[in-house]
Amino acid sequence: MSTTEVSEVGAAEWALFDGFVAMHAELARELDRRLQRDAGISQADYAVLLTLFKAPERQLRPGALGELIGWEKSRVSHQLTRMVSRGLVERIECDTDGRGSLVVLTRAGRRALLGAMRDHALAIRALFLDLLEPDEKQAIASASSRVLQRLTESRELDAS
Amino acid sequence: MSTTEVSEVGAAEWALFDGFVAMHAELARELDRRLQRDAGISQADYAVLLTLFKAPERQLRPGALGELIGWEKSRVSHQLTRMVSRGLVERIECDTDGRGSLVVLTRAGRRALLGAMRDHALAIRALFLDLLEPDEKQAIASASSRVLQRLTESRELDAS
DNA sequence: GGAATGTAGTTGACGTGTCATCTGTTCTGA
DNA sequence: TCAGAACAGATGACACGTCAACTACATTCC
Repeated sequence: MSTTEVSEVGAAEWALFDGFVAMHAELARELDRRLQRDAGISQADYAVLLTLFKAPERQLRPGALGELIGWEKSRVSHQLTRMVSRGLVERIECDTDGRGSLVVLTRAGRRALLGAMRDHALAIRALFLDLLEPDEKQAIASASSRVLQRLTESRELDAS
Repeated sequence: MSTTEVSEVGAAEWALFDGFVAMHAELARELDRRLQRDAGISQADYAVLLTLFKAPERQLRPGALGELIGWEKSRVSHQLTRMVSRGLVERIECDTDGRGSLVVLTRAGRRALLGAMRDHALAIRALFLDLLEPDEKQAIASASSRVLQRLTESRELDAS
């Protein structure tokens, strides 16, 4: 019986993982689609615009931006290049550091963000938050932070 | 006080969503990195190889493959093109349908998959499954299927 | 002050994902 | 039987992400 039990436990766990991954994929796809349809921007655009909007002076160094969103520098750089070409943000010179630049929202970027925020928040509620029971929210929150913690440790271990 | 309560509840929920998204992103990145390092393939490659491997005759129509993995046809097609160029799979003619083709594993594809399976499973255990309490597993499983369900309904509604 | 070193950011190559469109086959029904 | 609809898949254009260089400014320390 132990064999059966073990493999059944195993099967349930793989199903859990697959379901979790599939759920995230579909959710992200749908949120992206709606954001694109309603406001003409992507989730990546949204993250950058929102982070800039919340920043003290509505402007950030690329490095700080990456830090806040959790992206590596080259991803930030590529994303900014695309957003500049779409007119959502601008790169300006940085007074205090000759290497760096400052990223600022354009009027169009600000408008796109404001147009997106309400719908995006509603979509996240309707497709995710409102479907969770309180204990599920608790479980997901604590599981997320534990897994994230583990990943960070594992990364630091690798780097050493 | 209700304002405070509402906004606090709101804040906790956004933190939950952000944490969940960040956790998934980091987890997927790390699994990808390890798969790439240990077996020289991506998660996308892995999904295709495994699905082919599990198929009755070790071969599938692109459409059926997409169905099983949950990908749309153009994604399948692009992925297959890349995998063919890397020698992991082959496209052969389909006898029974002049439009279609059949995808089969190459020897290299089979070897890559077998080399990847153990490490990949261990990584998923170590970075995810083993970190979850039983009740968290239960919560994530039921939440995933409920959200997925909702997304499917929403898609069908859109299509109509 | 000047060589070594670190840091901020960009770039190119490549793999991945989506949408719209196109080609060619199969099916269907008058 | 044959015109048109449905279907299987491929393709091009473009957005996104990662890794490995690379540029150029800033620091440090002799």
